[in-house]
Amino acid sequence: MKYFHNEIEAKWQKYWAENQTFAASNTSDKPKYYVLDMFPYPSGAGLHVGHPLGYIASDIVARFKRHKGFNVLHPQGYDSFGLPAEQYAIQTGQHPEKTTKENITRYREQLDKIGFSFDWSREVRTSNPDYYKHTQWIFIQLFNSWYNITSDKAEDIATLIALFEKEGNANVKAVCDDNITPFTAAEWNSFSSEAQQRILLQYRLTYLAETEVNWCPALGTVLANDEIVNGVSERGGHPVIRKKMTQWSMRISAYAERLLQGLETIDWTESLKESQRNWIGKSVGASVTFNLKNHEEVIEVFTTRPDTIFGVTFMTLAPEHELVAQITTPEQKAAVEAYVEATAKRSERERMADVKTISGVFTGAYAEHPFTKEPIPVWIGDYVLAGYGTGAVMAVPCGDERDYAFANFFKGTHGMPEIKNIFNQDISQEAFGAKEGFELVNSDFLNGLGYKEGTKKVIEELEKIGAGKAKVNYRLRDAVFSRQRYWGEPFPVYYVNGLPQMIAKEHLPIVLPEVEKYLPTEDGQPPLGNASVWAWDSVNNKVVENEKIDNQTVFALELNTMPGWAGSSWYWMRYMDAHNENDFASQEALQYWENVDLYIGGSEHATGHLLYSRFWNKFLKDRGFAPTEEPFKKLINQGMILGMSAFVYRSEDSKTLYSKGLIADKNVHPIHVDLSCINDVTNELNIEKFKAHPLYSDYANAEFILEDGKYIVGREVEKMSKSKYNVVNPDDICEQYGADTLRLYEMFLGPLEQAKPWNTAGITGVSGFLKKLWRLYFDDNGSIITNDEPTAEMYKSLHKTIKKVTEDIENFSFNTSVSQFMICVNELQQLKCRHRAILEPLAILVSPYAPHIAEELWSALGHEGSIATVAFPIFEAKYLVESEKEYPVSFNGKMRFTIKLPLDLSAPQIEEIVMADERTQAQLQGRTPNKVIIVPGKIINLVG
RNA sequence: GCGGGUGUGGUGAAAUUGGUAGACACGCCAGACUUAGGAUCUGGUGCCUCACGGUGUGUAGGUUCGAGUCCUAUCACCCGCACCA
Repeated sequence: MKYFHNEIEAKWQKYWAENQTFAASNTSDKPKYYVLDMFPYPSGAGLHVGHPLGYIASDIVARFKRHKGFNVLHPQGYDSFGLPAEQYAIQTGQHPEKTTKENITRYREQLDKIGFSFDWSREVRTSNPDYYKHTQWIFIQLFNSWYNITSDKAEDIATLIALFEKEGNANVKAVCDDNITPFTAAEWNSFSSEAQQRILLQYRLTYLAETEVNWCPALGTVLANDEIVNGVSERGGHPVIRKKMTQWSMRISAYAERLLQGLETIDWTESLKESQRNWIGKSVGASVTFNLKNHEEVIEVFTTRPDTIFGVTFMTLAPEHELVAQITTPEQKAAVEAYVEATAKRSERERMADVKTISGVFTGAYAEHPFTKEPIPVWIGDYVLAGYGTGAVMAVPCGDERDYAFANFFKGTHGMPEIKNIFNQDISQEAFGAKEGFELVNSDFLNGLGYKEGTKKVIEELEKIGAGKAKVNYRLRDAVFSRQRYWGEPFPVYYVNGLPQMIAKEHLPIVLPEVEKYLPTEDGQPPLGNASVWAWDSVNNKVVENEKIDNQTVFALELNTMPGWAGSSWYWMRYMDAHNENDFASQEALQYWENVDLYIGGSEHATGHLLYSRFWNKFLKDRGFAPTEEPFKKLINQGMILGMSAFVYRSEDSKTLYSKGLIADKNVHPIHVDLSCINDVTNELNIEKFKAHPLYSDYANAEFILEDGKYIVGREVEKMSKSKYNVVNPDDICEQYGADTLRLYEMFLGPLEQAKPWNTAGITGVSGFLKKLWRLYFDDNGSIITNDEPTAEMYKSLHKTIKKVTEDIENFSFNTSVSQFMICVNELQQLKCRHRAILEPLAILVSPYAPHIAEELWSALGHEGSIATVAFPIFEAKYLVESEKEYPVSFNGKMRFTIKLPLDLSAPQIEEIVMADERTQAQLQGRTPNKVIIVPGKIINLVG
């Protein structure tokens, strides 16, 4: 019998689907194990071989854990709201829902061909109203919550209202907007309902506020900080400018410390944790208040070096700082206004591009040093960022290189004093920025102290005079949650007198309305402004036509939609109970599955999805909806699979194409060639195919200059992309070599976490392995399995493999497992193994990696049903020690020499001692080991 | 600049607590077979050398009986953050 992978794979994929083999139960006596992949955005391009890499790894773990007796939850779904579908809709007028559904169908076909053990009965799609109904509900919960610093968690807004009614806001410690006016209980109770609502909005975990946002004119929407890379939009690379707009924001800053602390409790890579730490950007220091001369207002600064306070010679405000206009003197007004205007005009990117150019203007105003009472000139400069700290710094040029550069640049001009040195160090060439190796001088009561003691002392003194206190500052900003897009979750919000009102849970979902076009309206409203049925009838509780708006009972609905990360910030919980209509998941399901044991996905989500998900999870935990503090216990980032682009080289006039070996001295231009036109193994161009290919019709009559009678193409490693014609489609690989070969090869390619190029040429190795495996079970006439007792050698080969594969899966090093399978099959082939006692466990062992062939082997062994739930074999240690081989042995834990051991370790015995070297021999003279400690498969210790 | 990571054959890569470096696979070389293939099987393949032998894990040191692995310095590359006070 020959191995026909196409037949076998189709047959078993059908079997699994029909028998619901991988459907997980929410009630089981088995221990639970939750393996999750980051769900894909279904793009129009379909899957290439890079996409399934992580899915294959997680599928191996899922299948392995089922064999090990776990109740495994291994779901899959689609992150189906997103920009590309909308951009396509704008161009073609097709409803994004239609293209999204088509893309999902295509994705599903491709995924099914690879033989994943997903429980598709739990599939989720973020763009389904059944799903986003709960996203809307979570939004409402955030709206109805505030962060209580005293209890260090989010609480129902009702507890805040109760506090206000009882004692006003004086004793309330909350994460909230700055500059909240104090009020008493009596005042609160006398406020109008509208005034109360405005105050509460300043405390809610999602709030509506006019904030400075990243506006992307080309995309016509705002973007979150993590959606901007190097000053341009992550999608499309369009410029981004700062703009003030009224937007929904998420008060993620409330969770900064917990997001940071939580990292210590989870098993993620250090680099990923470090990215999140960077993004949260905690710094410990002090806030210091400087009084202004001739003004009521004060300037508050944040500094990490309060110990250097006696080195302050000037202050710098960000050009956007709110006090700039007030404090500028008439003489400086023109210069300051010109500078502020010039800065505002520059885009984020321009400002980032020339960080070396020093610029700034003196405001003419003076602050007062809190201790010396000396006047300190106040400058503005764009090296101070409005968005960090308070947007103002106390400049200590002797201790900070930026202040040093600024002071030197404006040295001798009006308002720039001499640099004052407060360190017993030389600062004639550069600032002394280190936190150690100095003593403070010229610093009054701080003289003689270093960073640590100085900081402690100065904070005490600042507190005494009421001019400052210790402070921890975070770089993490609240996340803007509104998008001026169509294809996203609508907010369950309508407006009464400009104040947002939530729609009650029983009326959800608020379904995305139909619109005529997906672009912003003519007066600049988001696309939902084009909908004619988009108003809230608060009496009948339903969405009605806009023309009915009377602001009495029918009100305007929110026109923005939620960002792409809304739906992905809680989806792993939906899988636990995917068909629950009332709640996002039942408490029973949540308590049973708890959180994700293993999460596999790309590292590009480090500061987006993975941070927002942790935030929402912590919030839902606080409010009693989620069972655990962290959503993802262990996380692995699979590396990217890169493409091997192929090139032909054309002459200047395009009339001649040179083979790769002939281009060295010629002026040629490389052109990407579609991989279908080349032989992947020999890198030879199929000239006929190339000429016939529609892409290359320009070269149909070109002359081909060959080497050794062949045209050899150049190869280069690049990101896989349609435009580079280097995309390898998994369907083609499955068709030609089989899904099992694809799975094995993707794992064999190298360590999971590493980026690596795809090269189809190497696939013959694993393809050959599967053929050899098959031939252990079948010859031309059918099954050849016997019930004879295997030899010790056969057991040894099997048990070594069991041990290795078990360890590998637990360490996520799948590539070496594949190697071990190959070794095992080669050994069994040489030993002419036909024995059931060997071949049966081997089939189970290989089934997580190559599930289709394993099922077929299982049938050949005479079993009914699927192999997928059979118990994984346990190895017997006695076969793991090899005979006739020298083993390194440690003596008293230090000296090592070598012995030979017999095969059977039931009666361990030293056959011979082989000394490692003369020196060791000398040390051991006269001593004989009297005890052998044997750890199967490990190094052997001798005590004596 | 700060933080994290990686350097091993022609290639992808193995190497458990420090213990025969290069498993396994691709490629290459030689051979067998054959209905001549991108098939299958056998043997070989780090580098230098006809060989004996020498040498070898980015570079330079160190610890150790013994270092790819530990320590110090240094170089190169990749990723994240970056005028963050």
